[in-house]
Formats: sequence, C-alpha cells, structure tokens
Amino acid sequence: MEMAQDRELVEQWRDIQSAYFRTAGAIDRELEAKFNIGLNEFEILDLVADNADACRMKQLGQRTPMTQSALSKVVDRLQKAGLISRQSCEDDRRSLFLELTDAGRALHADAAVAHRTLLQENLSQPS
Amino acid sequence: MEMAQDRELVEQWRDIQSAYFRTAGAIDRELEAKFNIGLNEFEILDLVADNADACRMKQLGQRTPMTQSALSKVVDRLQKAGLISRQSCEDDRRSLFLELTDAGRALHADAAVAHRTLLQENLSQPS
DNA sequence: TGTCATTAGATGACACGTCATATAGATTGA
DNA sequence: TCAATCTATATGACGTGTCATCTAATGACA
Repeated sequence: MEMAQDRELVEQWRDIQSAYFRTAGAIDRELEAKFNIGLNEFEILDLVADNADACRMKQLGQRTPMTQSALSKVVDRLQKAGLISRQSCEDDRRSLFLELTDAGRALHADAAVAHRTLLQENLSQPS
Repeated sequence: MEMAQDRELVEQWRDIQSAYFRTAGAIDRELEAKFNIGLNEFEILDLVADNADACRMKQLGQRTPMTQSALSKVVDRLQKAGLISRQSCEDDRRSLFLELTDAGRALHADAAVAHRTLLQENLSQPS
C-alpha cells in the first residue's frame, strides 16, 4: 500500500529530476551550439578559472560529482580542444597542474555569461 | 567581473546537482545490488505499475525526462529481464501497451520500498 | 482510392560515463 | 636501501543515452 508520505517524496524527487534535466539540458545544448563544449567541460573550465593557478586534478575531483576517470577524460577533451594545459608538478611528479590557455580563458569568459543566464532562466522557472 | 548574484545562482545549481547525484547514485547502486535493475528501469516499472493497464509507450514518454529512444531501450531490457511485456494494441497497431509480468509486479513491490526509503534518507539530508 | 504527411516505436552509429585495472611516483618501516 | 603499500592519474572494455533515421501504421484530402 502506497502511503501519502511516499507520494510526496516521489513528487519532490521528480521535481528535482525535472529541474536538473531541464536546466542541464538547456545549458548543454547552448554551450554545444555556441562554443562546441558540453556542460561537464564547461564546469571544469569554470572551476579551473576560479582556482586560478595551483589547481591539481585531485582537488578538482573534490569539487565536482564527476568520477576521477570521467574528470581525466573531460580534461583530455579540453586539452585536445586547446582550452587547457596540463603542467607537470615539481614537488610531486604524479600530480598535474591545470591551467587555462588563452583560448580557454577567452571561451570561458563568454560561455560563463551564457551559463549564468541559462541558470537564471531555468532555476527561477516553475518546475 | 563575477556578480554576487551569479555566485548565488551557481551555488543553487551545485546544490541541485549534488542532491540529484547523491540521491540518484544511492538508489541506483542499491537497486542494482539487490534487484539487478538500474534507476531508469525502476522508474519505468514504477510508472507502469501506477498506470495499471492502458499504458502506452507514448504516454510513458510524457511522464519521464527520458528520450523516446532511451525509453524504448529501457523497455527492451525490462522485457529481456522478464519484468514487463509489450502487448500490441488493436485500435492503433503502431502503439504498444505495456504490462508488468508477475515477476515484474513482485520485484516492483520490493524495489519500491527500497526506493522510497532511499529517497527519504537522501532528500531530507543537508546538501 | 492513391498520394503525402504524420505518428508510434525501433535501431545503428556514436559519445560519454563507469568500473576495474595499469602505471609511475611517493612513503613507510625493517 | 629494499620491499610493501599507498596515491595521482590514465586507460580500455563495456553499458547506456542521444541523434538521426528507418519502418510501419494512420490520417487527410484530392
């Protein structure tokens, strides 16, 4: 027997899902169309842009729900796209520093505007 | 220049993402471990269980953020797992009715309990 | 009735995420 | 100093989602 409380829970969950998919989808489509990068790529750019320098992969991993291997592959793509560079790190040669390239910084500046705009449009919207 | 309002937006967005990933991940792992189905499979089972009979693919598509083709493949898997059956529909032979098998109904009953429990644990939690 | 457009659903190529594992460097302790 | 262990990151096999397209059935209209 389904309880009323259960229905509320399920509805709350659907709201979260719906907000998430609507927003993520909208951002992803626009970033893809205008800047040729996906949402995950943008979020990494955004984190790296924020941390300026001294940004290790490991630290990034803690600021995103992405898996370590997903992160590694996203960075691969960003690097292939010439938006980010991996700098090997002297005091621990297993680590890598990430740094935006000039192209990366430029693209991030524009994409961030689109990103914030879409967040605003979608998060304030009724579910 | 980054505005304070933007930071709030981005934080709100991260909260949604985090709630979504934490909850979806927890449910998915548990359903996978105990019942050998994923979250999407469960959600379809759950919708079909709710709609009882007269449940067309098309209608399902409107109640989930899944793509039509994703839905088709999820139903494939559920059918292969013997949990659901596709019944062809007399008055429109392009349509299909979906129906839980006995195994499907049994699994859904158990899985729904786990599902609701995990929703409760995760949605009430602080982000 | 015959053609054209539309609709329900399936499918194949492809992209991406995940898990398990590999690799290489760091650290510990005998 | 060597072996064992641990840690940071990369990689390959695999599953699943997406987009574009296909097929078959329906509807509309001349």
